[in-house]
This record gives sequence, structure tokens and C-alpha cells, in this order.
Amino acid sequence: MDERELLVLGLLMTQSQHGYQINDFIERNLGQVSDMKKATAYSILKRLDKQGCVDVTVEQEGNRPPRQIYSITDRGRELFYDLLRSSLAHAENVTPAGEIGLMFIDHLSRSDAKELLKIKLEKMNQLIEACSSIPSHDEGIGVNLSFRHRLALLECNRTFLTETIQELENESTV
Amino acid sequence: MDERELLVLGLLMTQSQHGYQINDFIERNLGQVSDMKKATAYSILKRLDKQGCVDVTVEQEGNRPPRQIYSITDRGRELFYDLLRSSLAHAENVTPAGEIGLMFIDHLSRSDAKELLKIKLEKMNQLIEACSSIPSHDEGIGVNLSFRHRLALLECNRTFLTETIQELENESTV
DNA sequence: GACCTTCTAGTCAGGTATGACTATACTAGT
DNA sequence: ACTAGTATAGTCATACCTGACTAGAAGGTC
Repeated sequence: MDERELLVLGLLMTQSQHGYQINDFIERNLGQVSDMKKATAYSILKRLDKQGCVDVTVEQEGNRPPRQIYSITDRGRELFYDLLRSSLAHAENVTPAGEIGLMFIDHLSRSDAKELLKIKLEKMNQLIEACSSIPSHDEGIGVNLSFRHRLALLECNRTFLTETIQELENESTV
Repeated sequence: MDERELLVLGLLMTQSQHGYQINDFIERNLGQVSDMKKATAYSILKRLDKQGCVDVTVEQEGNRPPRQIYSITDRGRELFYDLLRSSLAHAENVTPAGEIGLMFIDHLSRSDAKELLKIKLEKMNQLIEACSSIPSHDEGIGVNLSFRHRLALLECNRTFLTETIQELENESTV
């Protein structure tokens, strides 16, 4: 859950930025993975500020609308790690946005990341089991198709996860 | 887009129902595919009513809270087919919810369905191409992983689509 | 027959997301 | 030197979603 907060915090982990910069980066580079809109990012920044997870500095330059520069606080860092861990260990979303956590995996040690992904893998297996046993009580093919679609995505995720865990393992022994 | 409206309208296509019934069905049978909450379904029903897509009849029984029975109107049927067609031809969402359209595919002729899915397939191929060429400018593996994840899901979708189209083709020649 | 739980049926306040909008600065062409 | 178009930087009204709540009926159990 709350993949959007994770994304914004993650971007602030590398450097302090103002809202426009964050949006620009998401639009240019992450449009494939996140569909978050401008106004949403701004409202998330405001929320994070209210929770004390970011500090704001206003920078005036001439007559322009002033820039609000956001930097992450200790509390924000805590939240970031919490969200990251739960994103990596969580398996409900089969969406790319649901796997935003992957993007920030370098902030954790390889072994931590591996452990979390193993938890996710286990949950994924349970989901697959639950999905496999759905009876196709209908005469049409529709309902059946949509369950097979979900099953295919879940299995794709499982394969990806298994490979990724393997990759992390190989990396750390090299 | 608007997969939720599609889901509610689709359920009303088979028979008139009251809100509780719709929610109950979603919770019991479609929890795997849709995560729509109770209150959301009710608010969608209200919206559809405002747009003249459903008719409401109130049914009182003793002292109970009265049932609001919703039935789909001609206008609602139009909207249903519009949403269904665009859901089947659309390729942006890689999510199970994004493929709610599949569930109602039996409402279209096999050849119509096939055509729409072919459009989706073409779009999917474009997305895959766009995703493949993303450079991994980072030193970490995170960003790279998350793009590979999306790519894997897209390719899974492509395979599924291809198979489904094939299936529809075989079915109609038999 | 009193109490607790679950099922039925839905509402509502408050949080979230976003399309449309405002406003300045810079850049290129004519 | 003027204009059109784009980049910068963000706000706001409105629509949307959902957790928490209300309320009666039915069923079980001690």
C-alpha cells in the first residue's frame, strides 16, 4: 500500500528537491511505472510535511512563483524504510506500481532484500493456490478468462521473484 | 479506465439487483480480481443513477432499511458496451482489474471480441518496445529491476492475449 | 428470555486524487 | 521588437474512494 508516498520519499532520499523537479522526473523517467499526476505529488508532499516527514524551505527568485524545496527528515527516512520493507514483502498488487519498492531496493542490504522478497514469494504462492481453485461455474468463457488472466500474471510474478532472489544470491557470493 | 463502472453495469446486465447483492457477489466471487469496497459500489450506483444509466425502485419490507433495487436502462446498456469495448481494446493497465472487460466478453460476438483484442495486442507490442529501450543509467540494480518487472508483466500479457485470440479463432471455426 | 453473533442494507464524514487553471520566464522565428 | 510556443512552479474546486458507523432481523446458546 501507499506506493505513492514511497515513490516521493524515495526520490527525496537521494537529494532535496522541489515539487516541479519530482514531477518532472516521474513524468520523464517513470511514466512507464507510475501514473501519478502532478497535483497528486504536490498533495503528497503537503501530507508528508504535516506528518513531519519532510522539511520545507521557500526559495524566492525574482517575481517567479516561489519554489518550495523539500528535504527528507529522520522521521521521513524511518517512514521510507517502513514502506520499502512492506512493499518488498507484500504480495497483493500484481501491478508495476505495486512493485515500486524494487526501484529502491539498493537502500537495503542484499540479504535484507532477499529475506523480504522470500516472504513475498511465499505469499505469492498462496495467492496462486487460491486463484487456481476458483471454479468456473458459468457457461460463458468470460469469468474463466479473467481468472486465467490473473493467474498468468501471478505466475509471471512468481517467476520474476524467483529469478530476482537467485540473482541476489549469486551477487553476494561473487 | 472506469473499470469499476464496467463491473457494476456488467453485473446489472444479467439481472436487476440491490446494492447489497452486488457487493456480496463481488466480495465472495471476485475478491481475487477486484478490490472494490462496499461504499464505492454504492457511490457508483448513485452516480449511474444521476446519469440515467440505472433505474431505482425502493422496496420496503417491514421495519427493515428499505432496499434500493437497481436495473439497467437503455442508456446504461450503451455505456456498458462502450466501456466493454474500450476495456478490451485498451492497453495501459497490466492489472487484473484492468482486464475486467474479459469477464464480460460473452456479451460481444466472438469476431468483435477478437478484433478488439487484436487492437489491444498491437498497443501492447508498442508498450513492450517502449519499455525495452529504457536505459539503465544507474549504478544500482533497483531501477533496472523495476523496469524488467514491468517488461515481464507486459510480455506475460502479450502471451495471454495471443493465446486468447487463438482460442477465439479456433472456437469460431469449430 | 437474555445475550451475543452474524447477516442484511446502506449512509456519511473525511481523506485522496486529478483536470483545469494561474502566472512568470525563456527561446526561436520573423 | 513582437509573438507563439514551451518550460517552470504550483494551486484549487471537484469528484472519488473508503473506514467507520447505524440499525433491524435472524440464529444460536446458556
